[in-house]
Amino acid sequence: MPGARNGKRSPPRPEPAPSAEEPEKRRAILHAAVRVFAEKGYHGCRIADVAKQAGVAYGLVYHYFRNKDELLESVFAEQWTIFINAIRAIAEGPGSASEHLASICRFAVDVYKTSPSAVRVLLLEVARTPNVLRAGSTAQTFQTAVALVAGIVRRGQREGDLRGDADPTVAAASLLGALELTLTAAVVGLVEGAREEDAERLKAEVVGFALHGLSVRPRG
Amino acid sequence: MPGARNGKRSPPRPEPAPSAEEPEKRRAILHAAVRVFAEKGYHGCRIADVAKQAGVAYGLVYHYFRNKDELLESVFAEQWTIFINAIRAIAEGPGSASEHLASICRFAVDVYKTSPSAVRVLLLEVARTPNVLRAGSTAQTFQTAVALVAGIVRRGQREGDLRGDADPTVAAASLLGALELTLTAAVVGLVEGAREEDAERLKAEVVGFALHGLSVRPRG
Amino acid sequence: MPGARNGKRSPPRPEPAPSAEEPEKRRAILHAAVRVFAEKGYHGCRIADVAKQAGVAYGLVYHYFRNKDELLESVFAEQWTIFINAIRAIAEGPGSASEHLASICRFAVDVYKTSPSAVRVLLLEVARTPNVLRAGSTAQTFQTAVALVAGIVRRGQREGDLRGDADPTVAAASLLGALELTLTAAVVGLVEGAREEDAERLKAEVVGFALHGLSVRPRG
Amino acid sequence: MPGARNGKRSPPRPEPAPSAEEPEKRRAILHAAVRVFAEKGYHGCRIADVAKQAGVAYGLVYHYFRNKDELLESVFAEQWTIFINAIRAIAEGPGSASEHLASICRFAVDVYKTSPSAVRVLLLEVARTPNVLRAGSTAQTFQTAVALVAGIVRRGQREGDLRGDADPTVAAASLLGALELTLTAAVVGLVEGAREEDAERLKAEVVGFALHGLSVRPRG
DNA sequence: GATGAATGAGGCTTCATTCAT
DNA sequence: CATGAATGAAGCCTCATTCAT
Repeated sequence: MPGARNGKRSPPRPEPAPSAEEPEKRRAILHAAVRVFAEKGYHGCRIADVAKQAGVAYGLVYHYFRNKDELLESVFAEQWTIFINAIRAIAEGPGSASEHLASICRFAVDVYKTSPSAVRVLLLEVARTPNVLRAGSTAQTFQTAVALVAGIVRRGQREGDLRGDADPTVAAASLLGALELTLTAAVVGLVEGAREEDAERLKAEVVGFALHGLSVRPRG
Repeated sequence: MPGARNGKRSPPRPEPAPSAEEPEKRRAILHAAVRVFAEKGYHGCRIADVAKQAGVAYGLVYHYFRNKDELLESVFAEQWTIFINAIRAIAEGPGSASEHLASICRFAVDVYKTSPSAVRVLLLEVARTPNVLRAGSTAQTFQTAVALVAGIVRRGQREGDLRGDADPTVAAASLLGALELTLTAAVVGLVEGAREEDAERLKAEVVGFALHGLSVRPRG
Repeated sequence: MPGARNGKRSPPRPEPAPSAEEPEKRRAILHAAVRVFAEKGYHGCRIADVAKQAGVAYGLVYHYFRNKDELLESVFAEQWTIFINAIRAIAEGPGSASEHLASICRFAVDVYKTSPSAVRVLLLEVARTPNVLRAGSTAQTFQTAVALVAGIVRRGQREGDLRGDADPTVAAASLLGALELTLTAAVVGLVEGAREEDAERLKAEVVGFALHGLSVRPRG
Repeated sequence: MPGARNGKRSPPRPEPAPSAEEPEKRRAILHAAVRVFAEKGYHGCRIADVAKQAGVAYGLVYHYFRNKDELLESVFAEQWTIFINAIRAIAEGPGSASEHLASICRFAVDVYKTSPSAVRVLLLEVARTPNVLRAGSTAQTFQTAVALVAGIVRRGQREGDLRGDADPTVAAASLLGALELTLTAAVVGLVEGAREEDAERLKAEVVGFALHGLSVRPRG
């Protein structure tokens, strides 16, 4: 889950501080959960699988997490935190709003290239989980991401960089959605995206779509 | 799940022919499945819930469907069929590619307004389902939808209506993705979308995003 | 669990009406639960054991009872109902208060002779269960039993049959307690109580204790 | 768990000698076990709870006790030892058998007033424990208590103080049973017993019941 | 002695599926 | 067609016990 390295801008490593406190095995469990979760989805993800994948005993999962929901909530939170930190770092960095949006797209594709499972969790499982989860912190984190992107859009509109007649929130959702389904298509195999050059192409495509749309004619 | 009625174009009713054969209760079960499925997701959707929701006896579900997977596969198929038929009808109708894409967006938003649960199933459940399903006809149907939209894009490119440098498949995925997450945001409440005028605004926003992107500057 | 047949008075069969509604297997489960519960106590009583003992499938227990607590609560309720109905029948029958108390003692010993496990459940598990249960209907039923006996005592006091200076509630608790621990001693083997003549002796002993105490001297 | 201080006779402090050897934390664990055990019963009593209640580390419990059974067996033994020592001291002291029985009742009520949880353990948990325990020293200790009281009764019969036609063992069980359920009723709240004067009343009631029974008429 | 992380068997509960009526 | 009782495998969670530090 490295930062993007794409010749334009390289967002900082946005990993949550691996607090010296955090036990190694807790982290192992969390990582394992990401993989299993990504592969089987929320309900298909069995604690036994996670434990096995993490190489720890069944019971240890419950030493560190109250129950399955809390574990998966943690997975969500962590993944979103990484993504949100990246967005925030990008937003606070130099460059125009357009460039920021482009960087976000590139970052997402880069992360996908490195650890597709993380992206699957990040993008495919949101809002697809039982209400318990949706009611929790996950929903808020999701909204935070949208809000951050919307903030960038708003700034771009103020600075004359982006279309002023677009609703920032809808725009943010649209951009993230385009990103998501494109990556989904890659995950599913509809689109090539694994090789280095494919990834570069994907980035360009999504950025192009988000910034310029499909029409050849200027709006008006 | 009526066609859109939006002053521009009204796609035909794309419901699968309610073959005189189909028993009323089978249909009731299918409808109930859509609702429950949409509300609880694949694994959260219990046969008992569907039966209760449909107002039929437990065992009857197994009279009409071999098992849970087949039931949900049917739900998918039916929903996608409706959507695909609509896309196909639009694609075969008069108008430029741009107009077709716009119509597709409007149709989706209209359907969402009428039966959000159908949209949830349609859009949110695709990638979450166990592999059994993904390997089945569902995946193909999903790909069919993408392919149809990609076809429209391709035609638009030939006719000089749409940007020629865009990958049609990625473009199709992006458009559907933007559509999806915008509606998701509406479902989740991030964006207003329930009232008539909100729906109209959503349509315009998504269409604008898909056709013109966010940038004020023409690409070049 | 027949009525007593002891030459003095024969209380009516106080079984709860075997409502034509009640499924046979539900009853089988309940009976099995009594036995297993009595043998292993609340926590030692595994659902699997009950199911096996009842000769039904594991899951059927959950068809008829929401969960383990509800099952055991039902066991309690049923047992207490039987006992309370007997007490009530005795209390409403002819005879002095002293005779009623004696009948209650005899009834208890008789039931014990017939189905010791029922008595174990009835007497040994009360107030020894997790708070969930104690908070439930069980506690109230227990109090009902005490109250009924206290009522008999009160009447005896009015009619000059029983000591007027005794607190009816404490007296009722004492009587039931003497009954309980005597039967417990029988259950545990401290006291002979299985054979017919042993049972008769037990009855006489307890009745004697409850009515006349141990002292040779009249209280003064 | 002090001796009774009730104006009539004050049994000696029957605590087991706190051998200078016994580590302070071992004692803390034992005391904590009494409380937790009393509150939750055998199976509801988790080692973790005991450790927390005692304010010691999880593993330390296993440093002092081989396993859960041994811990609880120790609790039982200690509690019974206290009670049995008290009975023995009373039995060996001066006074008639009637007075001895009365003293035992008063002692029990006094202990209850001071530490209800100890009484709960003492009285309520005997017959509920898994067979392992019942087979162990606990059962014997319980029988010892009954035997001691029965011995007092026997002496009273020899000395013409108590009814000669009563079975000493049944009488002992009855007396202890009356005591138990009366205190249970107090624990459960059916009867007032917390205040000083309530306790005094309880004592008088139970003693009256045990010695004179409920009947106004002399037996015969 | 003292700590608490680590282990894993055991029990409760759910729910897809079958089947007799 | 329709019903719902019956089945049992599968997964979550607890908690006694061990062990390295």
